[in-house]
Amino acid sequence: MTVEGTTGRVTRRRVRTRANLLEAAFAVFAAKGFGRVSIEEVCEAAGYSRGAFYSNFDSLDELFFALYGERADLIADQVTGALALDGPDLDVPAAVDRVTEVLLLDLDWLLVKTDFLVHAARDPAVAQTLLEHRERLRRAVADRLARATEHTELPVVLGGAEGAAHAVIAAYDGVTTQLLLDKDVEHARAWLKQLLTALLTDGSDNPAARSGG
Amino acid sequence: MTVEGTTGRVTRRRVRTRANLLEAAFAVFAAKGFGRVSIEEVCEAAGYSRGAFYSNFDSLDELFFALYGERADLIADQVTGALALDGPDLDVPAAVDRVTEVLLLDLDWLLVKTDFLVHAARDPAVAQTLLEHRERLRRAVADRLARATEHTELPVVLGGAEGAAHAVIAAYDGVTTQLLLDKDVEHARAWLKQLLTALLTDGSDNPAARSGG
DNA sequence: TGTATCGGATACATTCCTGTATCGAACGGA
DNA sequence: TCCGTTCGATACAGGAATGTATCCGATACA
Repeated sequence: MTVEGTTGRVTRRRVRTRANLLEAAFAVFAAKGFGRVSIEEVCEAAGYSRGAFYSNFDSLDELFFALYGERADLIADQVTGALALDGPDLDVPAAVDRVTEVLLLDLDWLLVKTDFLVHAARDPAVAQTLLEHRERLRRAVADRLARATEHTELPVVLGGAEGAAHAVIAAYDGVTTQLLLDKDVEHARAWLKQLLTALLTDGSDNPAARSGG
Repeated sequence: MTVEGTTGRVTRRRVRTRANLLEAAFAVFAAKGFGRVSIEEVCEAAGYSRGAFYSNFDSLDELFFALYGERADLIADQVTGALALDGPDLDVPAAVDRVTEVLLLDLDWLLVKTDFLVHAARDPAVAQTLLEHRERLRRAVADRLARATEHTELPVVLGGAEGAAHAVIAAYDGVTTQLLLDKDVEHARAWLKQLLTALLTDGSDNPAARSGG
C-alpha cells in the first residue's frame, strides 16, 4: 500500500483482494483478538500469501485501522437510518427498539470494537478516530432528541438533548461490556431497552420493568 | 510455579520477587497493553531475568490472571467499605461520591481491566472470573440499596434494588469507556455522579445537572 | 556454622514472525 | 492478440521471543 500519486491502472483484482483481506481479518480478529493475531494468520484465512498483504497494507495496525473505519461508518449509517424513520414526533419505545436492534446486532463487531478501544486507549491518534465515530453517533441521537422535544416532552434532567445523548452512549457501552462476558444478546437487548427508556422518559410513563441484567 | 504439595521451605525471597514481578507487570501492561507485552519486558521492568519468571509463573496469561484477581479483590473491598460508611439510611449523594471516587481512582487500573475484559470475552473460564468479580460488586451495591429502601424511598423503576445495582454497574462501565478515550478523570467522575443520581433518584429531587460528558 | 534445599541467572536450541527482493502470471488497454 | 504494467507468490535472511536445562549463590533451619 501507500502511494496513490501515479494514477495507476484501474486495478479491479486489487479491490477484491483488499476486501477479502479485510473480511478475513475481521473474522480472525473476532475469534482470537487483535493482540494474538499474526499477519500470516490473516493471509491464510483469506487464502493469500503475505506478498498480497504487503502489497495492500504496511502493517497489521493499518489494516485494523481501515477495518474499523469501514465498519464504524456502516453502523453509524444504520443508526442514523433507524432514527430517521419516525415522523417529527419521537416514538421513544419504537425508536429505542430499532436502535437497540442495530447496536447489538453482531457480537463479533463488539469484540473487534473493544479491541480497537484498547488500542485507542494507548494511542491518541487512534483515540481521536474512535472519539469522532462516537461523536457522530451522539450527534445523530442528540439531533433526533432535540427535534423531538419541540413536539414531545423533554426527556430528563441530564442536561437536555445533548446530555441525554451522552447517557444513551454510556448505556450502550455499559451493556456492551456485560454482553461481551455473558454472550446473551437477547438479554442485552432487553436490558438496553429498559435502561434507555428509563433514561429517556420521566419515570411517569415507564412500562413495568423486567428484571435487570 | 505449579505444585504446592511438597510443603516447601518458607521462602521469603520468593514472595518478594513474585510481588515485584506482579507490580512491574501492572505498570508494563498499563503502558503498552497486555497484547503487546513480552515476558522479557516484564522481567526487565522488574529487574529480574526470565529464570525468575518461569520459576514463579507458567505463562504470561497466568501472571495476568493472578494480577487481575489481586487488584480486583482490593477494589471490591474498597467499594464495600465506601458503602458501609453510612448509617441505615442511605445518603445517596454522599455514597455516590465515595463510590465514584474509588471506582475512577486509577486510570492504569481501568486500562488493565479493559485488557482483561478483552481476554475474558474469548475465554469462558476467564470470563467466569470476571463475572464473579462483577457479581461481588453488584451484590455490595444491591444489598446497600435494599437495606436503604426499608427506611428511605425506593429508587427507580428498573426492577428494585437488584435492577438498580445492575444499572450502577452499567453506568460505571459506560463512563469507563469514555474515560479511556479522553483521559479526563475529573470529568468522568462528575459525569458518573450525574448518571448515578439520575438513575437512583426519582427525578424529583435531582440537583441541577451540569453538561453531560 | 554447616548443610541441604531453593531461587534466580545464564546459555542454548527452537520456533515463529517479520520484511524484502525477486519472479511469474494475470490484467487492462490498444 | 499483443504488450506494458500491476499484483501477488515464493524464497530468503534476520530478529525476537519462548521454554528448558544447567549452574551457582542465597536462604532457612539444625
